[in-house]
Amino acid sequence: MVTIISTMETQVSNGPSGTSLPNGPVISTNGSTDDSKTNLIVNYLPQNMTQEEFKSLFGSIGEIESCKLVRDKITGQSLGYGFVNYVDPNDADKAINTLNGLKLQTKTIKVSYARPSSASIRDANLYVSGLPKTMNQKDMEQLFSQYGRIITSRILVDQVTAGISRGVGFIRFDKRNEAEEAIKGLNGQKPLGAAEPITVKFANNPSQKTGQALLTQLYQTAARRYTGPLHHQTQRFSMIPSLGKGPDPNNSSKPILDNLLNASYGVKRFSPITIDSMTSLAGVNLTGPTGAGWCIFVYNLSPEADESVLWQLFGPFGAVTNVKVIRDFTTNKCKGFGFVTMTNYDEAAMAIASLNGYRLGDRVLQVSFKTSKQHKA
DNA sequence: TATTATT
Repeated sequence: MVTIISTMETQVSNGPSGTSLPNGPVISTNGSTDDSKTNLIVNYLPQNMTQEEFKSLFGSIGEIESCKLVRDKITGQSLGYGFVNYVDPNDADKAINTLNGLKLQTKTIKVSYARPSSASIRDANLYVSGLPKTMNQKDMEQLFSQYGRIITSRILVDQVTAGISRGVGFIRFDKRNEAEEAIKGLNGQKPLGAAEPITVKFANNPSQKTGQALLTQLYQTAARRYTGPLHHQTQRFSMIPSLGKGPDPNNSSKPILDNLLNASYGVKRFSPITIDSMTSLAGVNLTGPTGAGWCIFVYNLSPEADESVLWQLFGPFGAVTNVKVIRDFTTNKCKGFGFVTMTNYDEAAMAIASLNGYRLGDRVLQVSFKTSKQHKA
C-alpha cells in the first residue's frame, strides 16, 4: 500500500543581505559580482519540468542573466530545484512575489533568494523521528531554533487521517555545523512533557533511492534512450488517465510508463468536464503539433491578463513549454487572447476539456487547439 | 522511519 503523505512547510524567505541598491549587477570592491539580490533558488519543482519550461516560466517575469534546473549528474533526472539569476534585482523581487506558491501539477513551488553557495551550507538537513503526535511544526522549530537558523522544516502528516502528524519530520539548518550541534543536543532527548525521546540524525542523501524510485528512474532512463537524445528530453508521463489515443507529437512508447507513474499521481482538475466541452476535441480543426508540442488557443482573457495567469491555469494539467499573452502594441493590454504550448497530447486535451467554458472572474474562457485559421489571423 | 535547498 502506498501511503499518501502531505506536508506542512514554512515558506522561508532567505532575504538578500545588505541594503537595496539601484538596478543592475552589484559590483563589490574586490571586483566579484554580488548576485544576492538577483539570484533565486526555486524549490519543489514538478519532477518532469524541463530546463526549457523552467526558463520560460521565470523568463516571463523579466530578463534572465542565467538559469539552471539542477539535475542528477548520473541519471540526468531533475532534482526538483533550480536557480534563476535575473539581470535586474527588481525582477527577482517580482518573481518571488508572483511565482512563490505557484501550484504546478502536484507541487507548490517555492521561490526565494539563494544563499551564497558554500560548503558550509551543504548536508545540513536533519531527519527527526519519535516526535510527539501533538507537536506541530512551530513547536518543532522552537525546539531546534536554539541551535541555528532554520531554512525549512516540515512534519509529515497522514492525509487519510486529515493531517495527523506521523511523528517524523525534517529540519534544514542554514549551516551544517548548526545541524551537528542540534544532533548533539537533541538526539535521544525527551522534548518537554514528551513520554518518549526523539531521534535526530542527518537525513539520508536524496541519491539513496527507494526500490520504487529506482525502478521509476530505470524506466525513465530507458524511455529517454528509446525516444532519442536531447530534443526528446521533454519525455513526459501523463498524470491523467488516457483520453484515448490522440496523436502524440514526440512519443509512441509510453503506456507502460504511464501505468507506472500514474500510481503515484492523483487526478487533479480545475473544473468538471462537460460533454459540451469535449466538442473542442472533435479534431476537425487540429493543426497537429508545432515543433515542441501542442499549441492551445485561449480566448476571452481580460485586458489585465498576464503570462502567470496562463501558467496557473494550464500548469496543473501537465507539461507546459510556453505561454504567451497577445498584447496591444500601444496600450500593452491583453487583446483578449493568448496561446499555451503543451508537450503531451493527453495533457493538452485534458486541459482543454477542463478549461474550455471555465469561468475566470466575470469571463468565460474559450479554449481549443489552435486552428490553422487562427494561425493566419 | 524519509522530503527532495546550493549550481
